[in-house]
Amino acid sequence: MQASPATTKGAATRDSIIDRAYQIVRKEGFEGLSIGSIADSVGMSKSGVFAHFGSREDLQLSVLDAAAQRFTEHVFLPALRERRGLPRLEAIGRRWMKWLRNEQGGCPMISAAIEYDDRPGAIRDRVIFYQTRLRKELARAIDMAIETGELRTDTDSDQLAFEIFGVELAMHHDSRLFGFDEAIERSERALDRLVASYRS
Amino acid sequence: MQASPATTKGAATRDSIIDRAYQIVRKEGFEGLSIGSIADSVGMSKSGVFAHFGSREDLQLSVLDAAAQRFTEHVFLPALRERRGLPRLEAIGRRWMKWLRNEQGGCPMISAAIEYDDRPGAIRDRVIFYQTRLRKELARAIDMAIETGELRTDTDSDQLAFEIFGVELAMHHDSRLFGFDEAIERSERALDRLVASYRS
DNA sequence: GAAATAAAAGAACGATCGTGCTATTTAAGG
DNA sequence: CCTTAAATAGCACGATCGTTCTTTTATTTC
Repeated sequence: MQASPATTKGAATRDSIIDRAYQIVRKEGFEGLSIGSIADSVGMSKSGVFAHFGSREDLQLSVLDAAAQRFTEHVFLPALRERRGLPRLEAIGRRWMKWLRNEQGGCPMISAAIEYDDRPGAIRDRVIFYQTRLRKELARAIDMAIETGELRTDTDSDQLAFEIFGVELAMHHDSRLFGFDEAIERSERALDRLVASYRS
Repeated sequence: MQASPATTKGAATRDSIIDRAYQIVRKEGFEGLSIGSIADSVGMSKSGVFAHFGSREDLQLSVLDAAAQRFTEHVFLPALRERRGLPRLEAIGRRWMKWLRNEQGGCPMISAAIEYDDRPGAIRDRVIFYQTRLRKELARAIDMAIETGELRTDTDSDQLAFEIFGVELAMHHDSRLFGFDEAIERSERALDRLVASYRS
């Protein structure tokens, strides 16, 4: 579930394959990801690409892992520099939006959730794992804002995490269909209103 | 863009094809919809199915139209029985959730939005058309609640429509990955809080 | 009921799919 | 440098894809 540093030649090309596959998934979704298209994209043969993964599903899982890791790196880890409480929570929300913009294609994790939410299997299982983890970390950041006294003590952190998640989903949706500028403006207002409604 | 009553034999089977295609799209998404799979499902030949539509894209557009029409019938039209203002607005929100549950597979409109949000073409254009219309109708219901004095006069109806849409997206997401019961509970609370924060 | 028309089937097309198997090339270890 | 192992290519497979064309069957229309 985590990327290891590329020491050997094989691991290096494997990383580059995942990187290209990641780009394709953003535009075509996980079901649109084919071994042939990746092979063309990286200038290798189909079997050369295939040999790095036991199956297409393994490749898709690797892309999913990469998506989760990048999200953590770009959204959660930088927010840790803010002090516990509202500053950190708001940093998460804002960085999340920026992440959704910078993903010129769609967000792979959201695509995966939609594509596999009713297809039992390894992919769906891992999507649930990552989504559960994300929601827990979000709730933890909220709990800290309760501890600092910035949010009301009767705040249901899972509920607020759910509501924040909804804003981010709407942000993703609108920015891709109606344009980024309007979407981020609405999303920021929505988040501000949301946090304000829980303020102590 | 609308379904006509089936007078001739051909139109009747065409409707049944769309109905089956609709079921498939809920489970497999629009990209997972193949003419062969529909043919098997309705017990026809591939070419027999194909003859009813000039192309796969035309078939996909027909399914999209069907989805929009069913949504209108199940969510918006029944809500018109409630009096203008908050009752109607809340009826829309609650029926929307029930709609998301009854769609045992995913909601085709949400699937289409994710699958085609960065693939220019007829499908994306029509998705944008329907999403724009939905958001406008939602904003209109909100405007009525402002006129009745139930919501504050400085309420930005487009903003609230965006926020409600986010709750419904989160509802769709959570109910499919984490289970319906918890999702609808959170969604109802979220909607209540949202409306309350705009109350006059 | 015959003639005209619509609906469905059948077969074939080039393309692409994921995957296995066998060579060949390239990098790593001593 | 030589040997061994890893990485990649090449080829073939059965299956499925959307689409076109031709033929057969079913449904209207008079």
